[in-house]
Amino acid sequence: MKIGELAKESGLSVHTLRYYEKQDLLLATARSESNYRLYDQQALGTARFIRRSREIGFSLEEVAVFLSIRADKPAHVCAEAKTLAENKIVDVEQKISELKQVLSALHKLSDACCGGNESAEHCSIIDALEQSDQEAS
Amino acid sequence: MKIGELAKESGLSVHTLRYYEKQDLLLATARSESNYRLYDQQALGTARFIRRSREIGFSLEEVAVFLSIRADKPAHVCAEAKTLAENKIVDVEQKISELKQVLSALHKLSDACCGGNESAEHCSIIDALEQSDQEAS
DNA sequence: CTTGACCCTAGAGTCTACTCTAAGGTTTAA
DNA sequence: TTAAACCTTAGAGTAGACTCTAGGGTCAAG
Ligand SMILES: [Zn+2]
Ligand SMILES: [Zn+2]
Ligand SMILES: [Zn+2]
Ligand SMILES: [Zn+2]
Repeated sequence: MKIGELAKESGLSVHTLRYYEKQDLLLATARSESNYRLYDQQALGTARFIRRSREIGFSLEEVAVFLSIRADKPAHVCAEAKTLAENKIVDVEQKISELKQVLSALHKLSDACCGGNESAEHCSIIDALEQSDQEAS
Repeated sequence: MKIGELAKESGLSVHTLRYYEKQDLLLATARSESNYRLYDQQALGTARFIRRSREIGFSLEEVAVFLSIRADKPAHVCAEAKTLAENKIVDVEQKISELKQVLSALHKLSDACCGGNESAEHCSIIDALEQSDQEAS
């Protein structure tokens, strides 16, 4: 199949597929006489594998590692894959906890403000942002 | 005070302060004979205001809105500030919920894998990434 | 034989918020 | 006087993952 069909089947854009090729993540199976990229079912499998890995939150760099494991499983061990996943879990948990802090700060701001159509001279949001460094811990 | 002192007092870097000036967020109060940027206490207040807003998660674009409210409070109403905060809350909640989904997907992957030093031929992580589109809902 | 839907390349642009560099001028203290 | 520690500018670089453009071939249908 040509790149357009692969795009449709895999849920990735044509541009993205070419980008992945440049990044050595997904090479075309062959080229037609007119130099069109041609892909087989295995390439479709790989494209989907990449998409799914990305959806789960892995970076392209991490996806590359998964692809190399996948390409030669006997040469790799479970620990490699699991380590990637566990590190990612730590990252994501970290990000979530940062965002939760942000969220609670935002709620404090928002709750204190009347949100009405009166002048902002008394606005507690602006006031709160003003007092730079005296947090109650 | 000069930019280096403002940087120290505000907790922002000299580079960042100049960047903010380029973005019209924080102009120097004056220039010395030798063309050095000079700042007064009010500028320090503004610098801290920006830093604090950034820490809470607002973008520079949003900070610019807060600054314009702050610069002329009588011309603005609480609703403007509160709307920004509320929209941000929605954004952050959205992001958190996405990350939670990602996290649960990662846990599923990670928990299923033995993580041992055996060949990855049976690795459930690679297998799970393989089956592109048949999620149990 | 032309139109439209494909495909190709190399390379630039996007986003956000910095961060740094090069090449210089100024101030301060020893 | 000289060295350190400041300051200036314009502009480039960084991250990550695309996304798009210009300028061109190719292919099937009517
Ligand atoms: Zn109010
Ligand atoms: Zn208010
Ligand atoms: Zn295993
Ligand atoms: Zn495994």
